[in-house]
Amino acid sequence: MDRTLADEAPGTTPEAQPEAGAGKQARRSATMRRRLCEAALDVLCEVGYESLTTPMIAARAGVSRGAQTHHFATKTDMLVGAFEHLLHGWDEARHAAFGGRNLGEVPFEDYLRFVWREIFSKPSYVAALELMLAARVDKELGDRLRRALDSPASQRNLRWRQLLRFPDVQKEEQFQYMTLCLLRGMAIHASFNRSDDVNEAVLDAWIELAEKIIAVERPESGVVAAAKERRRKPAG
Amino acid sequence: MDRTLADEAPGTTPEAQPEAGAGKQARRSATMRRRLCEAALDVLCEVGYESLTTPMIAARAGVSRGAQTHHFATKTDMLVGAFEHLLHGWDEARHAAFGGRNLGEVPFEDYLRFVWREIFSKPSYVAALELMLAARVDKELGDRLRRALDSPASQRNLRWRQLLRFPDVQKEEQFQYMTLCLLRGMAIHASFNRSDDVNEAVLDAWIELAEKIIAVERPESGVVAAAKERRRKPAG
DNA sequence: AACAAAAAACAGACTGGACTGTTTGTAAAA
DNA sequence: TTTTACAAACAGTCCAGTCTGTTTTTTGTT
Repeated sequence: MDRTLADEAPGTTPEAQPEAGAGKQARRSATMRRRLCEAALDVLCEVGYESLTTPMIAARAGVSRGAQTHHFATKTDMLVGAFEHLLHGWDEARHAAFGGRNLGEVPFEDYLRFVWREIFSKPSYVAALELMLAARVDKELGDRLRRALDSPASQRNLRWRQLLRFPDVQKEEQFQYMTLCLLRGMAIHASFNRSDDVNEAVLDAWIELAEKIIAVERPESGVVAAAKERRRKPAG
Repeated sequence: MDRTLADEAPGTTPEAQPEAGAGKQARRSATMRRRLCEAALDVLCEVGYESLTTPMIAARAGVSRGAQTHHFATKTDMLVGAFEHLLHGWDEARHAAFGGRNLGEVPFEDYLRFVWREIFSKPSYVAALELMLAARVDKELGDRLRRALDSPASQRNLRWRQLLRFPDVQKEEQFQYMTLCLLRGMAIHASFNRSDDVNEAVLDAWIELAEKIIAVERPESGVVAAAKERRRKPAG
């Protein structure tokens, strides 16, 4: 995951361009931005928000400082870019796992395990948390992160609407929020205590609890039993 | 909360010493350390971990850089000191609220609301989270923070043992851990989204859920009913 | 009890390094 | 030829850790 996405690596001979002509600049620019965002995320994961520097990002991306500052004028620009890139990656992971499937057909358990495995348990999520905590004292960063999260958050609401289908939307959002908080806390714990062993059990416990709640909030027949049956064959 | 704790403020005339003689140095030192830790926490809350500097701390404490480096040779020393100070503050808050009372007599609801109000919802908790996240990439800081948390964590286990009294200790620890994760996630949400409004409702919901779990795990008669009764008169 | 020597508390300057944002310069594309 | 992409150096700032110097306690000795 280093050079694979650099279809326009610096130093490439002019002849090697697969498709020249109009839009070349735009493509080059987009590629470079992506590379920088990815590098920024890598650096953020490796050294943390506190010691992250823009020169590090340029070096990690294998480009000059000039290129970096050209695409992201300030450090905040760079961080917001990295954050958006991360959000985009989550979308892709979700698409890879569930495609266009209606989440109403997806068992809660499967979806929860997916978000834990592919999002919250990753180091990049902890990196995102670092940004969010840093946003507490950096108003500009905070505003921009919140803006970046604006649309994804409302889309998430829609997905959970599909997933849970509580008649009481307020209870549904509360349940969603509780789950989010729990996963966040688990992510921190896994990061700080360097052991993920308890989390699987907690995930199980929450699923069990959640299915009871779902059964109460969404009085359709046999939800719990069906879910318990499905537990034997996790979705691929 | 600035000069009140400085019984030995720099510049005090030598005659004003309330108690001279043996142990004076030790007291002076302890006071200075406390002042520095408090200043470090203040700074951490105000500017965040990333922009916190040791000169800031010295300035905030109203002492020279020399004094600061004398008591805390490295930045990590200072941060660990601040962290321990925070933990100590939590102990004091708990003692102020419950004294030496056996937590078996305290309703879960009261205790949960207490830890949320006095610990997790405070800015200083978010500051602590910043340290814990920074510890991910700073091995020394991490090791020392974990060591500092060692004894407090096991004491917490004992308290929750008293509080919950589940026959199944494993389930109890899982429940404790789940609650901790939830509160952590809520703290982050309150910090990032700058709105605490949902959290009260979530706290209510968790309490309701928790009391059901408690009733199941600890089959004593009338626990839920008693707890529901007590909800009208919160403990002072 | 007095006093000298050692140790601790504190003050402030210095050093070496590194970072952010800017600016000037060059090559490629529009 | 005008704009965009990239390169590299510069300027100003500031920090962590160290070191030297001063004052205040403590300790050991008589």
